Amino acid sequence: MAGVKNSIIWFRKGLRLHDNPALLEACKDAKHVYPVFVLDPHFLQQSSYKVSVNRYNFLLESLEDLQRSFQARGSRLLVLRGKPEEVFPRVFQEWGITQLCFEHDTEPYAKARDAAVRALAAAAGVEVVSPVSHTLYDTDMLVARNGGSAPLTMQSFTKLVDRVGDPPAPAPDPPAAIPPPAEGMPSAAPADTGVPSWQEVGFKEPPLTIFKGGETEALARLEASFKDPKWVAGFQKPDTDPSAWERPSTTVLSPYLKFGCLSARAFHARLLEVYRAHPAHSQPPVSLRGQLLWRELFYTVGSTTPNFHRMAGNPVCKQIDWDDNPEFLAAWREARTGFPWIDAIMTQLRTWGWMHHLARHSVACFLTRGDLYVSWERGVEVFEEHLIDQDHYLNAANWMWLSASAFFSQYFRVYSPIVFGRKYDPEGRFIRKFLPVLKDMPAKYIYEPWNAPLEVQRKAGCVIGRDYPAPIVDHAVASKACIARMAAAYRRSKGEGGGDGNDSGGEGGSGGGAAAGRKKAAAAASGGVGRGKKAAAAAAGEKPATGRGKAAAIAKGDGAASGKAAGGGSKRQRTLKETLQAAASDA
DNA sequence: TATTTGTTGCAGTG
DNA sequence: CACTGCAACAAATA
Repeated sequence: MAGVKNSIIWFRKGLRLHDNPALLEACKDAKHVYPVFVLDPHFLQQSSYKVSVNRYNFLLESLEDLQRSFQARGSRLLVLRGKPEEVFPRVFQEWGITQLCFEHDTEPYAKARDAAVRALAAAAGVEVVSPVSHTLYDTDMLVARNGGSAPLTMQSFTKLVDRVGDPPAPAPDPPAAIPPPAEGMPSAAPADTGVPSWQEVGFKEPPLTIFKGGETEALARLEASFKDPKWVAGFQKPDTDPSAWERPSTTVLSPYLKFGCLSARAFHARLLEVYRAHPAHSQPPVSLRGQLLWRELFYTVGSTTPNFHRMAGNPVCKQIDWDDNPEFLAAWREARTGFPWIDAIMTQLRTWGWMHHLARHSVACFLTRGDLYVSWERGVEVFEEHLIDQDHYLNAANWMWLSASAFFSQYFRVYSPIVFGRKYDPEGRFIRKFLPVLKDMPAKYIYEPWNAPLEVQRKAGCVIGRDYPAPIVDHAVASKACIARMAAAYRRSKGEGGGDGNDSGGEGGSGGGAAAGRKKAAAAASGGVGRGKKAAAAAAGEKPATGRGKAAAIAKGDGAASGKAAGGGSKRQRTLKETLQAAASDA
């Protein structure tokens, strides 16, 4: 069909040709298609937004891959320099553009940027088409289907998507030939629109990550994982090994999902295929599909919550009295806490820009509620700079989770910076890899080298305090203190009843105490039987159930106290969901 | 209202 | 390896 329009496909995320509905729309009936990426100074080191060379180069590699893909289809990618709001009015006019297509993006910066560009397009008489393809679903639709507010738990989210049904199928591949930009357009001059190198962008140090950007690499990585369908079907996230680095125990598809080199929908569709062939497959939240649902949940909550990346003014975030401790923060950031497991992970972050999910848990818990009691917001900033898979909503959500500020509240479950890693890697291979100064430390001491006799330290060529720092805290002491401070912060937040100024009346801390007393009594009522599976099964006369729960039946059976003691708890705390709804309706 | 459940804690016991 | 105590949270469920 003869082309009748000149269109721009504006790449931002979604750096791929597969499952790209915006690209298909741009190609439809087009005379000239202009594939554009704008190197926005907002995302450069020089601006307030910090980005490591690892992630920036991952972006550049992804653009080079896109460039090759367009060249193979008789076109080329145009990398334009400048702010989108300044670039587009110029090229709209110069290229005679009638349509602008880009993938919908729900991040705060993107929303503002896209609103500005939409206004400029409208002023120039340019039609805008902006389909959803970064997430599985249109997250606004999910919110609407959930009654106007985002779900806040995986359980409720899973129910919601079950009700909504499978996400849309991936879009078909683009045509084998794409009408190229017109000849002789100054702003599209090949000499000025190539993909720059990291040096040209202004970085001084080379990227060190082992992961290469681009759609081609993403699809190859996906295929590599799916070569073993049994592994895919049986995947359970909590069972994967955070210390595996030669062959990571997870897919490492996150950076490709972040930049959209891989379509979440394409990934999801492949998973459903495998699941059909393996009916006994694992389930959300621990399955591979569950990982995509976590991403979806956090995009959904994040995009509807004000100040999601901060504590203040964030209605889902517990307000906690974190310490401002620049020394602790610097030691953590610079991998010199004196805990080899923590410092090795932080070194992996700074060199590779990627760590296993549970490794992130270790260092995040350590920085915040576990040991250092530094705000999760500082952790967000460090991860935001270094992670190649840094993703605005996921980063904030996971930090809130680990710091027990939102989504997760069992703050007394603290990761040990010594024993957690040792469970997976008793020889300390991971530590030896990323902290070579400890490579000759005997396995017995490698997670706590300060306990090695001086003679052993000398022999290993690593004397604590000289070659490697002494631990900055005593974990046993620090974690106890942190738990106590978390308990106090939780009590305060109960007393304040939600903190949006519209609270349902508080009794200033005493409510928390009463509640704690009630719980204690309830625990006592279970008569020390606890939550054991065997005891529960014996009582119920059945095989062990999944949970800790049935002990309660025993408690009832032996006539122990009814768990009603220490009353006074009639006042009910406002739930997170209610707080969020109130915040949403205020807005 | 009471009880159970929640992607991923640890130390101690038998 | 299974279980319990630790000290005890918030949401979902019954």
